[in-house]
Order: sequence, then structure tokens, then C-alpha cells
Amino acid sequence: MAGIKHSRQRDAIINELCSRTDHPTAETLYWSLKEDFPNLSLGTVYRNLGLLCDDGSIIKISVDGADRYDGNAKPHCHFLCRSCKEMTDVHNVSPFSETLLSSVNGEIENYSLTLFGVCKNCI
Amino acid sequence: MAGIKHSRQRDAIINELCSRTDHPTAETLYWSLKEDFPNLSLGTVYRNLGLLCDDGSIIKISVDGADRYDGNAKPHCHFLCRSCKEMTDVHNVSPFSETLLSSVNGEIENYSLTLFGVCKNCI
DNA sequence: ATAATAATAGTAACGATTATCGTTATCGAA
DNA sequence: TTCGATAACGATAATCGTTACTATTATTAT
Repeated sequence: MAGIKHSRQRDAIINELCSRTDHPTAETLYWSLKEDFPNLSLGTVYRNLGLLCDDGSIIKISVDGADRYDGNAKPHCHFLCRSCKEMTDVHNVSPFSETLLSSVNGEIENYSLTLFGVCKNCI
Repeated sequence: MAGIKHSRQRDAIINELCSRTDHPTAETLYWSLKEDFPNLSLGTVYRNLGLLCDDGSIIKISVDGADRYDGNAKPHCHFLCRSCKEMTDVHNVSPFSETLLSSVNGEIENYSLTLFGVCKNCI
């Protein structure tokens, strides 16, 4: 990464995002980091998350409402509970059949698969 | 649908959405309908799309930027070209594997699967 | 036709995100 | 170790997509 400096805020944002298994929004991260950085700016959080997405080291998940971020950049599947809004990872995903992939009129680089429903806690 | 009236605008919005295979945003629909309804309001488009989503007759697709709408409410897969931003349907999607479904800690009601890449035209 | 009421157009308000800008922090080179 | 270049910061304004409000108009059952 040419011309990318370190900063205490940037390192903290990466560290915070990668150390949690929920899929926080920019604002959720912002408030978590406020303790250690009382005058952290929300714009700083957004700017760094954007840069990290650009270089592929994290993932942005577009959902209804505010976007969520995932420190695990390896494509995988998510489950979003419509009751508690908690988003969890789903592992062991090999969802795509040959017939699916062959019916795409282009080159696939990535995917986003989100399952919607109600989690065990909310049933 | 109790208490739902027809209106020329509402019928036109449904008809326009269902007659196209791209996955237009609210604003795209708005401009398409402007010809026939010179003083159509963007709010009217959003309000009707919201109602149609609520009763499950159309689908909202949350992607980067503005949400897209799909007149085909049957869950299926989409392919979004990162170059021309065109979104196309992917048919013949086989259901998810047992291993995937069993690793979800809740009841699945719906899903959203979007493939990202570059379409044949843009390669 | 009339009355009840839902839908509309126009516009203001809102939440999420991005851009701007003056100041501060980082980091390689002197 | 300072210095200078420049990236990153905090604060805040601006933008974008979407929703809410309100007075007026259109729809529908009677």
C-alpha cells in the first residue's frame, strides 16, 4: 500500500473491527472507540473503513439501514435476524452449483449471500 | 389488501416495474414515468414501492448506493456488473446445500444472493 | 351525486455517508 | 533529532437516498 501511514486511530479501528464477531455499523464502531479516543470523529471511522474496503482487507455489507462491516474479508455467508437485527456468520458455505455459475453472463469476482429469518433466541 | 385503492400512478408504477428486466432504482422509475405523468412526485414512487414490498408483491434489493427494485418477487439470484452497474437476473438457482442450511442458527425465511463481477459486454 | 377516505404533489425533514478545510501526526531523509 | 512533505485527523458542512407532513385531488362504495 503506497503512501498509507499508520495512525493510532486507524490501527484501533482495524483492531476493534477484527476482534468482534458481530458486524458493526460505522457508528457502532465509533461509540466503541470513543472510550479510548474521546474526540474521535465519525468521519474518521468512515474514511478508514472505506480505505480498508478499497484495498480488500475488510468487507462492507449493504443491508437495509446502515451498512455493516466485516473484518473477515474471505467471502462467506451471513444470517440476519429480523427481530433482534443481529448478524451472524454462517460457515461451511459452498452454495454455488455449476449450473448457477454457468448461467451468469460474465466473470464472477465476489458475492454477497445474506439469509433472512429469525434466530433461535428470538423464536 | 384492505383499504387499498387503485390510482393511475400506482398502476403505472407496478406496470412499469414488472415490464422491465433491469432492476431500477426508485429514481429511475420516476423518470421513466415522468413522460406519462409530468407532475409525478418521487415520494409517490417511494411510497408505492414500499407498500408493494410490504405485501410481498415486489422485492427491494439493498446494494451500494440506491436500493433497486424487482417486480419478480420469487427469490432468485442477481448479477451486478461493477463496470456498467447493470443488474441481471440469474436463473436456474439450485437451493442451498443441507450443510449450509443446517449451520444456520435460526429459521430462514428468505435470502439475498448477489454475484459481483464484470459482464460479458464490459470485459 | 355524495360522502368518506385513501392517494397525490410538493416540500420539509431525516439519517447515513462523503467532502471540505484548517490543524496535527507520521515518517523518511538530512 | 530535527525537518519537511504529506497523509490523517477533528469539526462541520454538504450531499444523497429516503421518509414524513400537509393541503388538495382522486377513487370508490353508497
